[in-house]
Amino acid sequence: MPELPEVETVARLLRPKLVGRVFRGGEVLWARTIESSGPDEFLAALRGASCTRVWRRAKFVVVDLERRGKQAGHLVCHLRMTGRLHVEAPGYDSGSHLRVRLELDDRKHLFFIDVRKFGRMWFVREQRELFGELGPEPLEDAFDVDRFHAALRARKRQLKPLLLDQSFVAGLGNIYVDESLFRAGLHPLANSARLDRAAAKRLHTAIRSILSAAIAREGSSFDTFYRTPEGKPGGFQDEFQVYDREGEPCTRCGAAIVKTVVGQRGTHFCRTCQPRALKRGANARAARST
DNA sequence: ATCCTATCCTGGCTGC
DNA sequence: TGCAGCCAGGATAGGA
Repeated sequence: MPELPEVETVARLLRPKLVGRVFRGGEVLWARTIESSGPDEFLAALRGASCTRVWRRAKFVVVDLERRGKQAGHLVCHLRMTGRLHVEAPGYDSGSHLRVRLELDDRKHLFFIDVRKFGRMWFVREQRELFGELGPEPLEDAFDVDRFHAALRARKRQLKPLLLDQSFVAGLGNIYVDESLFRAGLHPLANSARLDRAAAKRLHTAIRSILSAAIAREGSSFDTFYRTPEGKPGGFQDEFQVYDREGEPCTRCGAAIVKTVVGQRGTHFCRTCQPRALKRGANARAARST
């Protein structure tokens, strides 16, 4: 599913096709795709605006817009599970799941295709209308070990749901959380407040190295959904150590990878390499109370 | 504060 | 073979 590496790939590949282009119009085929307003108002806000920058924040693709040299808001898109963005000629066969089509001034169109209709698009004047609640970008310098450790200690949550929480850290999804926890040797249900600095550092390193490696491979494609804007699958699924590997041997110890449900999400891990944290806190409390 | 459940959707899979 | 039912997933709302 599109998580940070996939969205980063989409933004990078769309960039040369959109920067400098002007939106001429278009059509919305599934109205609920547009979250910021009605479809007509959305299309009107884009018409005549030119694209100055294509980038990513969390799992959002962001297109900065300009009119007569002045900032004119942002086109924002979240792919959710099955969304795809393609810039193609008008005759492009977009299949039966086309939700939005935006016409560009070079005779090409930006197609938003989304099988499950969960993807969303917005036109916003200011970024903070959408991004105000988001946590730090895990690949930026501001995401450092000490702040991460402090943030983990400030909460008392299971690691997996906490890492999926976009207000805690932005851009991680189910795949990269499972892979990061495995790489760090941490159990998905471990309590964030009990992580010592060494564990926090392992997790921090794991998150950053996995995201970087996945971006280098243009993301992960393990089903028919995620494709780059060039129509190609990513390559990082070949490097999965736990995700989608239920019953297969752990690459580190050989034990079978197990799949459970944590926070309503399918969760893959190795019982040997990611042991449940020792309940030292519980034992200490028990000792004090006697 | 944290956790849990339902909701949004469809295609693909399982089981009868 | 046909078909009902379940499942996947990101995000969020509302209740426990």
